[in-house]
Amino acid sequence: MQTISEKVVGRLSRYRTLLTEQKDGERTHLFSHEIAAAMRLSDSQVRRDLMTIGTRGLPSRGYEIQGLLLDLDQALNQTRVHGVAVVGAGNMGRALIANLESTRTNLRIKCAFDADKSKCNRVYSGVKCHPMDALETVVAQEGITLAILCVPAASAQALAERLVHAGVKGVLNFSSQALRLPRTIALEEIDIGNYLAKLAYFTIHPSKERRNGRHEDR
Amino acid sequence: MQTISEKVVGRLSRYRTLLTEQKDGERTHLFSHEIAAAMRLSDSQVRRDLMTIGTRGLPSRGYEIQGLLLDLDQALNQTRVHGVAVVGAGNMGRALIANLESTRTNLRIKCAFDADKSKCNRVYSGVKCHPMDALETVVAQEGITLAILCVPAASAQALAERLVHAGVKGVLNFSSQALRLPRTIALEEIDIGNYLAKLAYFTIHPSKERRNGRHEDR
DNA sequence: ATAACATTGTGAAATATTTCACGGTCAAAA
DNA sequence: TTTTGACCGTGAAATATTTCACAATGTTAT
Repeated sequence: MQTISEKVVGRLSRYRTLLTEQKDGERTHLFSHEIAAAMRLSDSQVRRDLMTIGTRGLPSRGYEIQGLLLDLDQALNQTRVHGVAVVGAGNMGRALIANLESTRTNLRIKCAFDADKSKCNRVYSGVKCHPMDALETVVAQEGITLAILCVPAASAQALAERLVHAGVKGVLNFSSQALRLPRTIALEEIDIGNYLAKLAYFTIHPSKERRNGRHEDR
Repeated sequence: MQTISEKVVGRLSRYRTLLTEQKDGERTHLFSHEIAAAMRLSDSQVRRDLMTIGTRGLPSRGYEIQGLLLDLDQALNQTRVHGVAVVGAGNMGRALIANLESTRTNLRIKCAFDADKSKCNRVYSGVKCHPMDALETVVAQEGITLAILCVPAASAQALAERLVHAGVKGVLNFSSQALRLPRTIALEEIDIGNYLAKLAYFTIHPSKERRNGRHEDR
């Protein structure tokens, strides 16, 4: 199977979220322009994306929600299960644990870690918090492949390296410290300051108007 | 001045973060390939980006950190000050307030809001939490232009609309509910599930062109 | 049954983004 | 002073992504 570009994967994942929200509504189908409007995209882009994963819709009906969800799951490898560890159980870490009771059945938060002894061996939203010393052992035991890093900037790089050494294949970095990791490790940096800076910029320089909705043929 | 593309703005903002971290080191200059390596980009891309904001480097010296920071600030409108409100003072909201002691002098968290009366009129990390009823009044009074939304999915859309109505121009959405807002409002969605899904995908399908793993939407 | 019509699927065109590649420049070494 | 070499700036080429545009097709109204 061909590998899908990062941009498309990101959108597919968001389609999935959108459909899950719709799932129990009265609609069984959605049109490309409806999905597009909800996500600030063009209808042709939605159709193109769904084309790349081989989903088919019907004229005058659109795309069947259940079937589309199945195709998305397959394309995104929602079938393979990933163990996730939350490293750092401060406010941020605990919030993530609590919020990620996800619709994604392939992502499972298995454990948390914290350097603060008073947080260790407690259970937050059903997830046990281990001492940082136990990182290597527990990661191996639980078969963790993904880690969410939300620790102070100063300890982020060292912990990331320990995680990679322990076998983690992907890191979601919430600390404000940018990480340097081998190219083979998938890495996503979420720096709130950067997001706000982008917002601030586009608040002043309106971004290009997107052509949405329906187009007239001919 | 020409408007810069979203992708470039995102990278400029990250250059800025990187430089700020370096600021008090012994280096006064950085080479394009050093910046590139730290961010998983190519050196020519860094040079191209800096070219678009008119910064000049010197052969055998690179880019002067202080000067570059100034140029970045100018390009990103770091001169205009934005008031930021955090809506929802749960674990996530409080973590964001605490972590955003930013190097960005133009972003200032002015206030927080929460529906829970027990959180109201308390001060978290120097930021006062107001009752949700006061949203319109305080947003107007403080001249808030950006909002960070971290409330339960169920109330996200309604609150976002209230914020926009009260005059907010940009929304950073942490709730897992995708928002529908007018095109004129800048909007960034941060859905942790989506990020993890992307990580999971690229853990399995390594991609050559994936030098940067960044928040590129749309 | 048929017409009218909105919507899909998709080559092809248009844009946008990234990389290449090389002349010009600065600093340090000879 | 001259040479050497690493690095910058940038037009042009290469890629990647998005949009256009329209034939094909399922649905609904008549």
